[in-house]
Amino acid sequence: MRLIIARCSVDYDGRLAARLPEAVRLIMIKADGCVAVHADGGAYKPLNWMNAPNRLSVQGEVWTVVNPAGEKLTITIHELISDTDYELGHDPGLDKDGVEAHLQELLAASPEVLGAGFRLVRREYPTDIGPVDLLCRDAADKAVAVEVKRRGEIAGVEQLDRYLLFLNQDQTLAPVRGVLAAQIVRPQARALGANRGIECVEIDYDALRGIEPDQTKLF
Amino acid sequence: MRLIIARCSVDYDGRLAARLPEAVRLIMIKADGCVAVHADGGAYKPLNWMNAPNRLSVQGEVWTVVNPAGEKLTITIHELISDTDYELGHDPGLDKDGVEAHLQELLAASPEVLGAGFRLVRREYPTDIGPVDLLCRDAADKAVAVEVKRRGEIAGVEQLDRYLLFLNQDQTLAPVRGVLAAQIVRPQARALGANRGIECVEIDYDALRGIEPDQTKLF
DNA sequence: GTGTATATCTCGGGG
DNA sequence: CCCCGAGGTATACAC
Repeated sequence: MRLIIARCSVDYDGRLAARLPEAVRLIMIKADGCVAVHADGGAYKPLNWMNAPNRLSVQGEVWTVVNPAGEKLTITIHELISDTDYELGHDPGLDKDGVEAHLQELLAASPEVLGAGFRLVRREYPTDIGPVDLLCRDAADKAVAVEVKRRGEIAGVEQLDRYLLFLNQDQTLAPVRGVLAAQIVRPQARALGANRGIECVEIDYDALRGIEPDQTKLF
Repeated sequence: MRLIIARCSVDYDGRLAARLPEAVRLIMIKADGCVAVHADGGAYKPLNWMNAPNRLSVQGEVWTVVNPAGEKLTITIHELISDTDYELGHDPGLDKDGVEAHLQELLAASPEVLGAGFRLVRREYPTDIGPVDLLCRDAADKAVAVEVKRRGEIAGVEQLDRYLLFLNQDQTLAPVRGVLAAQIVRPQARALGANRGIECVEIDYDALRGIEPDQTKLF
């Protein structure tokens, strides 16, 4: 990883046009070739960047980065303050926990928390416009499509509504009702859901973890 | 801006739990206090981070960053390879061009590219669920709601459909039809639009720029 | 502050 | 390769 501190100005010309006036910034060049220009603030997002793959060419104080899509980043170095290079080696990467996929797993293992007598038919039930997270049958053996979200918002209700449109065209399933399951359900999602006949259920992730059968963290 | 190269392991515990095994990485600490841990690849996004505002406390080799929401980032330094600090000063920031706002401006100035005889009623026409980008009247003096997007996708059709639901409840406007205007219209958006009676129009941004009346770049 | 829409979104998975 | 969906989305802007 090459780290450059320099007084520079930067132009990006690609999906949009953007220009950075002259100032002192960090230019980070990673081993895969991606370039990022950082100011001393503004969260982790760089002011300007160019992802790999790309080609960096240096002509004196003007550095040009172009990618196969024809996007161009032009960095003009007015004053080079520091230029260092480090060998970082391969990174083992990030282990994540708590995302939607895990919530879906837990609900698949314990569908009864979605409603009394719920049984799982299958996960990722396919439709023409994409897979439904869970397909269940309720206590009365009626089909229920379940959309799992970390946060239940309007978009989740719309998505489930589109799935129901297709599922209800299948005579072996219809009528299919919908349940949006989320750790937090926004009032707007609940309102739109009520309007569309979609039930919104808040799920206690930690409690659900506790009742999981093949629990790994017993201690 | 403080730049640290170190062999470290990192734990994040907050909205989710994530763990980075021991490896050599860049730790970037900006003037506003935000912390980012970068590997030598993977675009500009750090492996782990904590945005400002937060509080960094150092106890030997264990660095802890906590924010007001109770999220915690724990960095354990196994080997410090480099630790430098630079004064970057204030950044003048980025000038952007080509985003949706500009496209909306241009269309407001030249509504006829949306359809023959189109006239602008107003921009950001308010409804109970948010403002419609443009409200126009067509050659037959019928109301037309226009949603402007850089890329026309399903979500844009859904959004416009919600607006139309509300606009058509206003007897002084109804019937209102909808037009989705975008630089590129995805086939799925066009299909859903056809189903909902919403027309999708592709806009040539560069051409539209050329016909803008108060053009600044005449040379 | 909450809610809504955007982003050069980024990133990963499936066809 | 594109399409689609999720994100610790982040960020700006209106109410």
